Formats: sequence, structure tokens, C-alpha cells
Amino acid sequence: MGKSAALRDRVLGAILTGAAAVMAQRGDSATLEDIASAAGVSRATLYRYFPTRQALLSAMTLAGIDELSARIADANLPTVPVEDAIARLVRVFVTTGSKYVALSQGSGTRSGDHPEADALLAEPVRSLFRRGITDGTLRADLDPQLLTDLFGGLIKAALDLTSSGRAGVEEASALVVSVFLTGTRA
Amino acid sequence: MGKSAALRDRVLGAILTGAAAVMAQRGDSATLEDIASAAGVSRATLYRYFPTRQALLSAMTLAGIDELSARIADANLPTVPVEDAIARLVRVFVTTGSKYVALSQGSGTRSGDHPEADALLAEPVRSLFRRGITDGTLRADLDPQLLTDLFGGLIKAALDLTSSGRAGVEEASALVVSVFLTGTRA
Amino acid sequence: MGKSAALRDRVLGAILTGAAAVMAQRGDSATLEDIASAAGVSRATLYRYFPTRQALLSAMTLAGIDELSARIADANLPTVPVEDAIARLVRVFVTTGSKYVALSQGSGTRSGDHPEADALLAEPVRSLFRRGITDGTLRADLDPQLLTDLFGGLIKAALDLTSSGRAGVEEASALVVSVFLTGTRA
Amino acid sequence: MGKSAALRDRVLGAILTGAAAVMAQRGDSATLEDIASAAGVSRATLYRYFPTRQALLSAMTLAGIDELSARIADANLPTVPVEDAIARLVRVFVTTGSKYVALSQGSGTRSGDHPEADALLAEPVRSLFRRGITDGTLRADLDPQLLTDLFGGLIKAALDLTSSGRAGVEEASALVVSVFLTGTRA
DNA sequence: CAGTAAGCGAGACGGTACGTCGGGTCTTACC
DNA sequence: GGTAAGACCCGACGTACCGTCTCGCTTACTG
Repeated sequence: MGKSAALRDRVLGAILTGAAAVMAQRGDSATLEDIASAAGVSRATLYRYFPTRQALLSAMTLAGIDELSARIADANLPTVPVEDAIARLVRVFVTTGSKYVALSQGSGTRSGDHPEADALLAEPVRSLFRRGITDGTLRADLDPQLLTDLFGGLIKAALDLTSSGRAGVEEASALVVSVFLTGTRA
Repeated sequence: MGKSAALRDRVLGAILTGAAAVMAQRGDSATLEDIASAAGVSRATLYRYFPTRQALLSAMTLAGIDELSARIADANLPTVPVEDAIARLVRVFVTTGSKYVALSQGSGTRSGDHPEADALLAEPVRSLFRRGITDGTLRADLDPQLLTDLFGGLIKAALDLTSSGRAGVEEASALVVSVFLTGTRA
Repeated sequence: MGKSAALRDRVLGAILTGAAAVMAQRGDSATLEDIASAAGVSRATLYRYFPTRQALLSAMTLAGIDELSARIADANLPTVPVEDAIARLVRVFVTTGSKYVALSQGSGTRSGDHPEADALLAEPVRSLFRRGITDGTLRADLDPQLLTDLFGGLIKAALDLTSSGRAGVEEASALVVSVFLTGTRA
Repeated sequence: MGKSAALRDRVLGAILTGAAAVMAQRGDSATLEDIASAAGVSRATLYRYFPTRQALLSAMTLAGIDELSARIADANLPTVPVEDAIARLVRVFVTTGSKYVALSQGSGTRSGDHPEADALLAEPVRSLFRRGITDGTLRADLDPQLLTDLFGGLIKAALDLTSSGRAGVEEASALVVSVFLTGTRA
């Protein structure tokens, strides 16, 4: 069964990769046939892996969430000062997120679809902000949750900047870090 | 022909209003049949006003842009100090924008679709930021254009907050104003 | 609404006619797409008239039954001597039935599908046989119902003969009439 | 290899038997999966024996033809008077044929599919009829070939009668024999 | 005031994508 | 070796929506 599982994983990876590529280019109007052929499989096989177009989109989003979550874990945020941690965080999001721009702005992002997104992505950010407030690095008059939402807006803006070419990853990241930190520093 | 034109305008308004309502609730999955009946007209009439679903969406966006633009003009931004002007601007966007949340996040927002949006919405903001930099109110190390993009991200985040009920209009506005102003003040 | 109904009838007729033609040629393997294009309509329209392939086949059968029934009524069987009536009947079946060979042998003829077939097609035959037995034209030792079934077998055989070209309509009819009459005459 | 061949034959028999059973019950809509599991084998094995659904159906028909042919040979038709031979023939067909009703009426009976059917089944009948005509038992004005076709129609009708329960094997056979003989006797 | 033209509702139609299912081909593991 | 398990491709079926069209009707403008 090892071979079987390996094949399954390989095909699944191809599907997710191809789907991401096609969605990034054609947006929501991409046909399942397009996605299937981009992944090198047939439409029927697509349905064997995902019962629904929405399920496929959801899986793509989930994959993105997982990757982002992994990169965040790699960043060892709790071990560095809050300001540096925020800077790292911004870079992680802007760098990794560019592969998933379509998702962040896409129609798949219906509220409540991915409860794990909060635990995996928002919680580290919130937690970091809480630490910053506690240790006096950040302003105490702002709710960590709302701050996280605002932070998300800035990240999306930075992704727009980079994906549209109006700014490079480094420039966009620095901009966000500078404005956000200055705006929220105690 | 006066009556005729009046009828046309009335029907058109009903369509745009109904479409906005239905899109806000059901998102992109709303059927043209849904939109038509919400507007109190038949599907055929819809097509008499807009040749395409995309055209209708586009018109909705355009109406939103016009309304926002009008409110911005009402705010007389050039006549008040930069900080007050920014506060007014945020309130205008958050208040008026809630009717068009679907559009700001929706799939209709394909890049390059609405060139007038830049002139009508972004330019006043950019111009305000330029004035702030010139008169020493805002930091001089930030490009007005990029600042405008960042500002947009914060506005969208605030709209998310209000539309999801996590914060009221006033709270969200105040939050954005506080963080943005602190973050960009000279 | 007169126009509408007329159009509907015209399209429906085209569908049934085209379907009969295609089924006669390609048999059960005919695609709905084939049938649709043969009828000069789209596949979607087919589904607007018949919810299911089986429903279309059923309607074809019903149309055949109705036509046959009408021809039988035209033959005024009760007004002619039994022997002549049987001859007419055979000619009606063999002549008209050739348009519906596919149905008589086809997979659509699942038992119990068309209860009206008995009343419209078998009953006249049975009734004719009853009259023949009563007036002494036909043997009295045979059950009219079973005789009808046997008669049906002969008719199908004659249809096979004509459709395969092994015999003409006239020859096949005469053969059936001769054998059946001789075999059942008192 | 003796063992192997024995296994092959056993599996093949199971397939044909199971297929016959399932086809008799579900008709043409039976799935290959159904047939395979009814035969106690996997779908893949089915394909190892028959490259195509049609091939399987064809093999079933052929098996029926062979069995019928054997029973006809057992009947020693040439050794008995024509009338008795016809009676035996009818009984053979009606008795044995009940196992293959599905085939005789099924969609697998496409013209020209089984050339051996003519030699194995129709020829003995034709030959018998020729003898009858020659020795003055049967009418001389009927073509043996056409007579055979008609005979086939009567046999199918009898099979319908027995399979539907409207008549027993004996009753149906007697009916066919009586009508056919009376109808064709010199 | 009567005739007419423009706009609307109703709804059929073609087209296309989606999700389902069965047929036919292949590989891998088991015995 | 042959079999079971099962993935895969292909193509048909049935459903739903979009965009186009034609018809009848109402209504408001016109001679």
C-alpha cells in the first residue's frame, strides 16, 4: 500500500499545484477542465480527490494556511523581541503569501470556512501582540484582536503592492513594518 | 420623453439597489434571477440595462465609487487640517463603504477594471497625504502612493470588522485613525 | 399563447421524429446529443421536453402506439368480415410499424411500461378474434388472448422480414395472413 | 496446465451463469460490477475473459445457441415424421429458450452478430420445412426461409407467454404447434 | 381622443460548466 | 501464473445558470 499512497500524494500535489497556478492566472473563472489538464489528470480524477469545486478551493486554501503556519513556526517568534518578531512576521506573510494571493482576495474566502485559519495564523499574531502589550512594547489601549485584523489589512495591502509590481517584497515589508510599528508602539 | 427617462432611472436605481443587497447577502453565488426578483423586475429587463453579469457588477462598483467620491467631496478635505481630514476620510470610507463590502472583496474587482477609481477615490487621498508631507504633518520618508495603498488596506480591514460585527463603525474608524496617524505622523 | 403552444408542438414533433430516425439507425447506443442535433435542437431543449432519456423513449413508444391505434380505427374492422379485417390489421401493423421497429425490439419495451398499449392495440385484435370465434369464422378451441399474443409474434416476425429486406411489406403481410388465417380458421 | 485450464473453465462458467442470472433480472441496465460480483469475481477478471461488455453478451448468446443446438441434435428430427418433428422442435425451443429470454428480446441481438446462429438454429428448422414441403406434408407455396422466420416469431411469442406466466410451457407449445401446423399443412 | 411606439414580463432556446456514473485500460500487490 | 484491488481516462447523463431571442401586453407619448 506504500506505493499506492505515494501515488495518491503525488497526484494530489500535482492537482493542488496546478490548481493554484491556474487560479492565479485565470481567477475564479477557471474551469475544472482547465485545472485538471494543468495538473495533468482528467476531470474525473479531480472529482475522485475533491467532491466539489469548492472543496478543491478549500483544500488549496488549507494548503496555503499550512505552509504559512509552518513558516511562522520556523520564525521562532516567541524567542525574539516583539519588534523584531513583528518584522519577521511581516516578511513571512509577504513572501509566502504571494503564492496565494488569489485565495486571499478570492471568492473562496467565505466567512467561517476555515476555522483552523484562526488558530494557525491569527493566534500567533494575536499572541505576539499580547506579549508586546504586556511587556510594554506596544500601546496598551488597543485590543489585540482588532489589532490583528488591522495587521491583516496591511498585509493584504502589501501583497497587492508586490503582486501588482508597484513595490518589491522588501520595500513593501519595510513599509508595513515601519508604519505599523510606529503606529502601535507604546 | 421626460417620463420615459424618469422611469428608466427609477428602474435602474431599483436594480442597482437590489443587486447590492443580494450580493451583500449571497455573495458571488447570487443568480441573476435572484437579483432581478430582488429588484422587482424580470430577468429580461436586467439584460436590457446590462448586457452582462459583469457589466452589472461593474455598474454597481461604479455607483459605489461615485457615491464615495461625492461624500469625499462633501467632506471638504482641503479646508481642514490634515489630521482632521484623515479622520473625516476614514469615517466616510467606513460609513459609506459598508454598502459595498461585497464589491471591495468580491471577484468583480479585477485589476484595471475601473480606471476612474484612481482619479475619484485614490487621488484625493494621495493629495491629502502629499499636503501632509509638505506641511510637515506627516513623515516625509513615505511615498504618498504607497501610503495610499496601505491606507486602503486599513480601510478594508475596518470594513471587515464592521460587516462581521466585531466592531462598530465608530470603534473601527477610531482604531484606524489612531494607528494610521500615529504611524505616519512626522 | 396560441403561438407558444404551436411552437412547442412543432419542436416536440421534430424531437420525436428525429429521435425515431436516429434510434432506428443507431439503436440504443444513440447519444442524446445525436438525437438533439437530428431534431435540430440543443441538448438542453431536449431536457426541457423530456426529463430523462427513458422518458423520451417512452414518449416515442407512446406516439407509435397512438399512431397505430389511429390507423386501426381507420380500418373500420368491425364493419368488415373477420377474414378481411384480419388482413387489414396485418397490413396496418406491418406498414405503420416499420417506423417503430427500434421500439418493438428495443430496450425501452420493459414490461408494464405502457398500460395503454393493451387497451389501444391488443384490445381491437382480441375483440376481432372474439367476433371470429362467435360467428364461426375462427376455431373455437383457442383463447382470444393467447391468440393475440401469437398474432403479435407473427407481426414482429413480419417486421423483421421487411426491415431486414428479406421480404417486402406486401409479401410479408400476405404470408402472415395466409399462415395465420389457415391456422386458425374454423 | 491441466489445473489452470480447469480453473479457467470454472471461472468462465461462473461468469456466464452469473451474467445470465443478472441480465434476466435487471435487463440491459445491469452493471458490469453487478455481473462480476454475481459471478463471484472482480471486474478486472471479467475483462480478462471478455474484452467488452458486448463480447460478454455475445458469449452468453453463443452459449445459449450452443445449448439449443445440442438439444435440437438430441431431438433426432430427421428420423421422425415432419409433424412430430415440428412438435418436438417447438418444445425444445420453448423449454430451453426460457433461460435466454433476455437475449432473444435484448438489445444484444443486433443483426449479423452471430452468423453461427443461422447454421446451428435456423438451418435445422429450414431443413425440416424443406423436407415437409418435399414429402407433401407442408404447403408448397411457402418459402422455407420465410417460414422459418415466421416460426421464430411464434416461438418468441410463446416464450413471452411462459416468461410472463400467462401460459405454461405445455400450453404455449401446444398452441404454437397447433396453429403453425394447421396453418402450414398441405 | 385614437393610434402608435417603446418598455416590460414571460419564457423558450443555445451554450457551457458542474457533478455523477458506467465502461475500458492499466498497474501493483497477493496467492 | 492468475486474481483482487483500485486508480485512471473517456464520454454520456442530468442539472443549473448565463446570454439571446421572440412574443404579447401595458403604458405613455403623439397626430
